[in-house]
Amino acid sequence: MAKPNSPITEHLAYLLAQANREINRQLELRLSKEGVPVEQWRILKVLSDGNGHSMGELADAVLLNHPTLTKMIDRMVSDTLVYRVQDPNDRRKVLMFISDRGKVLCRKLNSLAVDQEEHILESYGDKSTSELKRLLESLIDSSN
Amino acid sequence: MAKPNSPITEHLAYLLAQANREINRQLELRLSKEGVPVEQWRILKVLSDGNGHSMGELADAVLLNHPTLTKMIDRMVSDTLVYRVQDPNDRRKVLMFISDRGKVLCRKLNSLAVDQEEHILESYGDKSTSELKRLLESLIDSSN
DNA sequence: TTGAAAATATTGAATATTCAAGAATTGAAG
DNA sequence: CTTCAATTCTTGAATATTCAATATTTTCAA
Repeated sequence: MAKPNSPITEHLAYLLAQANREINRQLELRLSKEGVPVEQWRILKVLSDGNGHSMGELADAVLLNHPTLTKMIDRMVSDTLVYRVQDPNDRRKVLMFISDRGKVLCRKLNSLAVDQEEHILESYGDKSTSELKRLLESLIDSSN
Repeated sequence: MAKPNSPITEHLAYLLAQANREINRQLELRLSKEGVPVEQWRILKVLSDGNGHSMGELADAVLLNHPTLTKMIDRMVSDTLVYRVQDPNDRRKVLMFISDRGKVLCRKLNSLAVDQEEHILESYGDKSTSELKRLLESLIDSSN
């Protein structure tokens, strides 16, 4: 298995990249109805618990590195979707919160995202989907 | 399943992005020993069948869009890893070939990549790995 | 208590990617 | 045969991402 000359399509890293690209493309397409990139939806979704989340926490959760997140948050602050508050307990930190406008948008985005998941369930099957999710979670766990 | 308020970590799109990021990061780390980005390894690997591949074909195979590929190929041509030949049968097309230097590099990269796959097999298990690959292939199929 | 090291976030320059437009060639309808 | 639309690749400008350096605050050892 995974011999030096095996075609690239047999490598796990490639299959993951390919599947991710395809599913992400579909999601992008849906979210573009609201003019929002996937990363911004992730940010809103994480913040929609109403709690403050530090930039570092957020960066981990939404799979962006710090400088990229900072700049994306700048845009979202301009759009009044989120706002910054300095953490009173550790003034190095900045806590991010979702605004009311952000909440409204997040609800719309959630429904677009759920549409996609349902579409996947239809064409790919209930069983395969949950099995795939399980395996992915366990791969992520075993990689830490 | 996939209710509007489910946490982002339950979305297939997110799990795929997370797994892909992690595995890709590991692969990057290995390939950086030769100073080569993952995409260049993919390009070399596809070309290493010795046949000419058009830019469009390549772009599909290595998951890059056309302008990005063109610029990456420019760099690889400078490094004499690959070279361009105009397709005599359809002069709109450019056929890409791997050079001898490219072949040598590709062999080294293959072995680094195989190291990674073996490392995954160890920590994640033989059975899970092949099952995950199967499911990913079938997800990709069902998305077309 | 002080001072050095670590943690956190941002900035600016360098780099890479994408979008829209362009150039060249082919295909195909009239 | 000619012309117009489609295909293929590249280019340049706009945009986004990353790397390295900076500023601020906290931690902790001496």
